[in-house]
Amino acid sequence: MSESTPLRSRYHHGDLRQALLDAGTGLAADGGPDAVVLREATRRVGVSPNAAYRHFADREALLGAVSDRALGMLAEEIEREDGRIDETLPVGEVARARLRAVGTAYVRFALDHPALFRTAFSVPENLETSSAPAKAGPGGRTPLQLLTHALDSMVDCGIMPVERRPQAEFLAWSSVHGFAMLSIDGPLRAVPRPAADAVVQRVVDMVEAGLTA
Amino acid sequence: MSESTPLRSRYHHGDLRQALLDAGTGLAADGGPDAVVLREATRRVGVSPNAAYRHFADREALLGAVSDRALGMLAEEIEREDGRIDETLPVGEVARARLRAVGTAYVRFALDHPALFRTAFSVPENLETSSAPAKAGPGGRTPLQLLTHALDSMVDCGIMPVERRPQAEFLAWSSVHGFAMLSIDGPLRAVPRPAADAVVQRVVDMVEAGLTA
DNA sequence: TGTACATCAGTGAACGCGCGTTCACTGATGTAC
DNA sequence: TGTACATCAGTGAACGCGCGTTCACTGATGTAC
Repeated sequence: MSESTPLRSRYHHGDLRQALLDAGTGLAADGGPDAVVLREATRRVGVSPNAAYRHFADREALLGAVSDRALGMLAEEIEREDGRIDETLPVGEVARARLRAVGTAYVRFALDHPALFRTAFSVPENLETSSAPAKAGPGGRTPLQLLTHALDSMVDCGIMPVERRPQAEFLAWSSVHGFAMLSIDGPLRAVPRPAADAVVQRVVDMVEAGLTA
Repeated sequence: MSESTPLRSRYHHGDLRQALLDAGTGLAADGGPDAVVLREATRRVGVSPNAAYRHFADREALLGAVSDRALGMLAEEIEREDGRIDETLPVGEVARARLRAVGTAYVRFALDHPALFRTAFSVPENLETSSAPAKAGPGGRTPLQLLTHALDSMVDCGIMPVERRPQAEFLAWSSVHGFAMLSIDGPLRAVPRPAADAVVQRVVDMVEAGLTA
């Protein structure tokens, strides 16, 4: 912000790509996808606007990278929740908990970081790109892959009938994603957090019931 | 488009507000909320840019009106599906069919008019504004009110336990809304229509099972 | 160890764009008498 | 039925804005010899 303190001393930045990505992520966290403005990102890093073109083809490429990173952060939130599961429980319980962890962490991330969540889903995707490594968390899995893993383990331990497995990702994902969307910008926007958390549990219950026998 | 044919002969337009709303809706249908550009709407109507300010406070007001209308169109789609229900069936079956009609028509509208659907949900809402008359279809009900009605009739005829009724709107809505979102811009984007329709049915099945006993 | 030079990463100035919005204005309309 | 006039609905020209992007350029770096 202050022009008196240069943000950078050396002529060469060192890792400008990463710095622009950080700045872009900050912009997205404050104002969503539209706030990811190339010039503003360079300004924050203390570099001339066109320097960005050494590292990103254009504004869209920067936004894409920010979106990927937001999905990675979402994956990280899920991984964290997943890590809290007591693995000594019966396998069936662990599998159930895994599914619930995905749903709970997903919505929590959306409510905690609404603009970032919106940015994560502002770039059109498809099934292949949803598994791209750039969208993974520290554990190396994307949100979709974490969900797939949870469902697979439900089938493995026998609490989910095999014939329901195909496309089950989208039944689960739809419910949780929709709830997040309605809570962020939709009619549930003004609902206080504890009430929202309670409804999330019911959404997850419904999904679990719908997928198990 | 062609400048040789004036879109309007009289100095006074007659119903410029309506005309701008029509034009804005056309823009939204093609390009989503960002495409609702005030100048372009006036251009299409054949009027000077500032004429719009007689009828809308600013660009945001126009977008809000377009969004309301899109929700009204969504309501209309639901009403239409609702009208196809065979009322001579047992009340329980009618109630079930009503809920399914809401979900099916909701997603169909989203898939048929993705940009319009996106526009409908681009303006932040809350529970009160979701029942505003401007968002209603020809039948006078907003999408939320139609859903509420369906759920109420499920309770009335006894197929849904009263204790599950509170907040049930959001369980149902979340699933269907999420599916629509994932199908439009998300990972399900490339899924062919028949496959998508099949998954919608399973989403609706899941919701129905989750709400009934 | 020193130096020439190719390569890479940045700068500075400028561009066109199309938007939303405001200003002071004029043409059309309808109502009072 | 005719006319004066207030009111409403449009016009025309202009504004500033900040963006993304391109151009020709220079400073720093590292490698070959």
